[in-house]
Amino acid sequence: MNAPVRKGRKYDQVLEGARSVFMREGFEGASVDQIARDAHVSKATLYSYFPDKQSLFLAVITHDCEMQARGAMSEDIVQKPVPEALYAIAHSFVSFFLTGFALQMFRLCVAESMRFPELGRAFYETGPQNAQNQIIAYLETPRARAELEIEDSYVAADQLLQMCRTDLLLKRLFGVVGDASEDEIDRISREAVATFLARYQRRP
Amino acid sequence: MNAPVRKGRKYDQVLEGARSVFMREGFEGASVDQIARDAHVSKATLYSYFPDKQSLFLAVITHDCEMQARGAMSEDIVQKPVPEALYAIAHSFVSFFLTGFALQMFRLCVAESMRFPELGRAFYETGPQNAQNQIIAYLETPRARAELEIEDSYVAADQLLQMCRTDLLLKRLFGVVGDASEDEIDRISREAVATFLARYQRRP
DNA sequence: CGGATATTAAACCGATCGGTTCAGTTCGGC
DNA sequence: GCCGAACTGAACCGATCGGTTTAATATCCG
Repeated sequence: MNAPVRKGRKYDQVLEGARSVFMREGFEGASVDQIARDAHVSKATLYSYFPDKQSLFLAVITHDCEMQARGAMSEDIVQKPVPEALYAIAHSFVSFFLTGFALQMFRLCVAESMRFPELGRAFYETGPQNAQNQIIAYLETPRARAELEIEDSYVAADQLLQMCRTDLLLKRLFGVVGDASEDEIDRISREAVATFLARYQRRP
Repeated sequence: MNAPVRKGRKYDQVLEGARSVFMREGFEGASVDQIARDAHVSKATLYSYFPDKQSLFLAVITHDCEMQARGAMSEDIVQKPVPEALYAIAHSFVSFFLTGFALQMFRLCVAESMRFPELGRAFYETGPQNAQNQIIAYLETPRARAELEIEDSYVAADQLLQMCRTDLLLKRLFGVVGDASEDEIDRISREAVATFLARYQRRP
């Protein structure tokens, strides 16, 4: 479906040019002429790699979805005391969600997922679902289990993650405010962990 | 900017036709020819009401943003015991966020807010900010204050709201699952309130 | 270097785009 | 009924769209 016809010498240039234009203009707004110009290739070259605009779009954007997936939680974090580990986890998610890359990926995938269902799925699986699974894995480590009392780690992970996606994220998404400060990210992370622990920490 | 040139006999038809096409296709994907057809008016009529496609889009969509704003919290809710009131509030937000209208408004505004900054602002103010303010107003009622201990009602309201916007909402947004069941909505609401109260309820 | 492959620029195609024009028709109010 | 306002359908405009073609040129590898 989104497989290239072939890969030639300028394949990476095409991907890069396409990414830049699609991320800025969306699918409908991006013209193939503009993509070819930005990629510094001829349109014929572009069409020698991809059968059509849709295939190019899906190839580029689903690849970018995969860039957002994270590997396993680092051993450093797992070894920290639970409140500190949770803070580090929250902080890293809050920070990531507020990056230009994450914001624009989210916008683009929200906009296009009805027209390209496989994109919606790819985004969800490499993004939200992957994040969820990371936290669930952490919550099920022996250390976390010793200090937390959780009946349903899916719900707990979901809540923690959602408290990392705050009003500030919505403001950024809709262009109401500019860049976030470290103070804001720190505050959101601390408050998320505080509420999380209020519910799930074992009582002595 | 998005003020109509004039309002004639078929003005409402134009708004309705435009809404339907813009909501389905987005700004770039919607053609003026298609809008005129759906509205059962001639293109000339349409252009006699609005100077251009952008103006029509902004008029229609910012008006729809205003449809999502809510009035003050009902007196019934305010009179309930706090846990029950919070549950009713959470439940109504979870339900609303999962409606077809809210989902499609969110998608469209996310997609177009960079190109139309005033739309991003209108959406944020009539949507997320308005919801936030509703909850803050509730949290500051005498009854809620008597039972909750909250240092910062903005943060508390933000967290409650975010726990109403769960993984399920993301799944719906990206088209990964179908309609939500009442059980799911109920579960999300209960869990959100449980976590909220774990942190903010006064200890006896 | 030579040959095969990759790429190019320019032109093309049919279709659609947002916006404009206009003679004719319809509608509503007096 | 009359008249002015509103609306129409069809055609138009210049521009752009995604995709195609082709002779010429550039690149790479043995």
